[in-house]
Amino acid sequence: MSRKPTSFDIAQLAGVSQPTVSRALSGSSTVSEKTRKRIEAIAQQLNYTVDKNASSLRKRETNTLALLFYEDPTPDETGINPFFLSMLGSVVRTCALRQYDLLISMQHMASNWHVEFEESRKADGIILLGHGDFEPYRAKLDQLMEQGTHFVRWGHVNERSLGTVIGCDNFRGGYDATQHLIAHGRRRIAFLGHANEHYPEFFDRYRGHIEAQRSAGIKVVAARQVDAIITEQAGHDAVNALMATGVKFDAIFAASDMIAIGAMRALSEHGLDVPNDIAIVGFDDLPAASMTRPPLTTVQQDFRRAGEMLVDALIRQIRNEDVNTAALPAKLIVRKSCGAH
Amino acid sequence: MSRKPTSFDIAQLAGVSQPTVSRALSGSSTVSEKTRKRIEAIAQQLNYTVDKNASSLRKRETNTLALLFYEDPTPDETGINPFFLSMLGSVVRTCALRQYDLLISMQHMASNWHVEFEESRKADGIILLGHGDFEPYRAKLDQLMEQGTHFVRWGHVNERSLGTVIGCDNFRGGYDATQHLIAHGRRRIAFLGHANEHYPEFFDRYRGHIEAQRSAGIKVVAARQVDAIITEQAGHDAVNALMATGVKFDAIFAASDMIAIGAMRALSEHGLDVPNDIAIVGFDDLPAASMTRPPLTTVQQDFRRAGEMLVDALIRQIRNEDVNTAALPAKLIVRKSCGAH
DNA sequence: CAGAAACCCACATACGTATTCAGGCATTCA
DNA sequence: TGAATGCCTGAATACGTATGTGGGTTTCTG
Repeated sequence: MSRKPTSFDIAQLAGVSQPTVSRALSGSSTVSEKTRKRIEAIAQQLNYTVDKNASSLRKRETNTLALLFYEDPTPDETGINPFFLSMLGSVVRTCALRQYDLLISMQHMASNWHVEFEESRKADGIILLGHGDFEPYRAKLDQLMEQGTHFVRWGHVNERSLGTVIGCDNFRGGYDATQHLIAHGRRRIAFLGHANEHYPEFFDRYRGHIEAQRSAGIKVVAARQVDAIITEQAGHDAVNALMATGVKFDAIFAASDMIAIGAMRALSEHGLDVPNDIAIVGFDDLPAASMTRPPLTTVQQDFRRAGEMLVDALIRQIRNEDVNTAALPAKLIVRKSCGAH
Repeated sequence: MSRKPTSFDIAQLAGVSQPTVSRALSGSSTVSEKTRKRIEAIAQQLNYTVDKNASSLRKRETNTLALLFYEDPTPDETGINPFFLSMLGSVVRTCALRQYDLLISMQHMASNWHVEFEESRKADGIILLGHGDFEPYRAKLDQLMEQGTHFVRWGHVNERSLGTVIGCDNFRGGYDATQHLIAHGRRRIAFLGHANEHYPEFFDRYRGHIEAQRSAGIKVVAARQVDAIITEQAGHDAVNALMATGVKFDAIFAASDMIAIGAMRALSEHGLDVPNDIAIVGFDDLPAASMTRPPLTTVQQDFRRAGEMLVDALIRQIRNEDVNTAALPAKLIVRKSCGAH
């Protein structure tokens, strides 16, 4: 088990100089076909691979992307938001196709990982996956913009967004979900999830939800909205909170599938039947959504496409090509929990 | 937006030499407290960060671990085995605590990613997460051993294992699951999952399953074992295959929760009630297991602990410290699907 | 007060690659 | 045949950091 071979070793064996080896293996056209073949054969035989540190140092680019799970709520929680987890597969695979390596981290707001990261030249750009829109977060984004870091993020898409954002048409998704419930005879629809500007995606879903009711001439009752973050427990608690208020409801639109699943558990504990007593629609179309009993009707976000778009947008940005902020369509997936036949 | 500052820039501003800056920032004791403070202040002010490529090149270590999802079956499938996905959070977090970066990839057998990887000096070691035990896989492991690559893998633990393995006590888990079903009056227990040496983990669960029956004096009927890979669809198909044979069964031990969930779907389609007609126990304790109706009784693998152990074992190996192959305990989690009261 | 020890720091250099520049050789054309 | 043109290749160098070595100054000790 000797030393790892370098381009000098190859050069010596091939009877050429080191630069020629570098050129040959990187496909430069200024090397004759014959010597290239020879060099490639020797490289193959020695199991030579380019030292990426040296290469990156010299080229000043790493061919690596970084993915940051930007979790806010519970720093000691090892769980990653399942929707992001679903997206991960697609991101990993797209990176592989594009010949990029992928570096992953998970930090909370307090850290300045993302600031140090591109600076330390371990990656050419960053994909941010996180929730919420709070001041410390905005400040970090400003800093990233300022230092010229390449980054894209998944989130709320609008014209004033900072940097490049890929997201989903949350308003339309919320509208469709609620309209579907209305079309099947529900009139007292509760909304489970935060509905303020700090949670822009939930807020858009909420606005779509309100708009659908307004279009149908339904009076919106404020008490039917209950705050909830994106966890099963929050959904469970939200239903209990809702029932404690005594307000009547015959359907629930949950801002995420996790919330919906928690809500179903709580409803079941109260002896209520889904969908007969309470119809319910979720959001995300997590893998778990089709496994609940009854299977959950939900709004699908195409996380496969999302992962591709995030990666490709970031790569375009790194290459200084035009990148557009974009919203993917949201698609209602009708299963059983909504009571549609 | 000028050039990224280097240690030379800091040195010039501080009126010292570049090596002194390097030593000061890396906490060497040969730098006086006073100049260290001065250097740190300037570095802070310029937002200086060490160039990791240069550093890694010089130090010949990257402070980075690589995680490889080694998926065999469907190359075009973006989905990652949910159990591994659950482990990921723990791995990511542990890496952060240990001050290591984490690089992620997903390849199928054909690739020689892992061989090139450590060679190219992007990581100091590799964590392998994958299934199956086939010749090409063993060959890759041999190659890794031979070239002295540091790696650990999640999988089947036994004395002949190649390299360091962290796994779960699959035999005991299988034994406990089946014994539990027997204790609640079931006698005709089907096993859903591959039961041969190419799937060592499933095979151990199967052997535990058989042993539990033998201990209870139950005759084992071969037809009650049906092959299935670790997907929901496979579980669904397996139940159909089982019923097509006409063999009677009053319980199912599924080699994974995904299989169990698919099985429950199929049973439901056949109008069978869980647990009254058929009791069922899964394996893994995925997040989804508690969300099914009825909630799934299953054997828990502690993926939180697993992630920690994988990372720590790899780091120890990189430091040339002793590392032991280890099996984590498997713990039966009783919910509703098994019919226990 | 001389010598030794301790303490700081600068100089030189290596890590392995990619790229600029210049030059050698063969080919072609006048 | 001499010069011009192309085609390959080698020499030199930079990327930014970490570390072995040696020299200078201060402090301590007898």
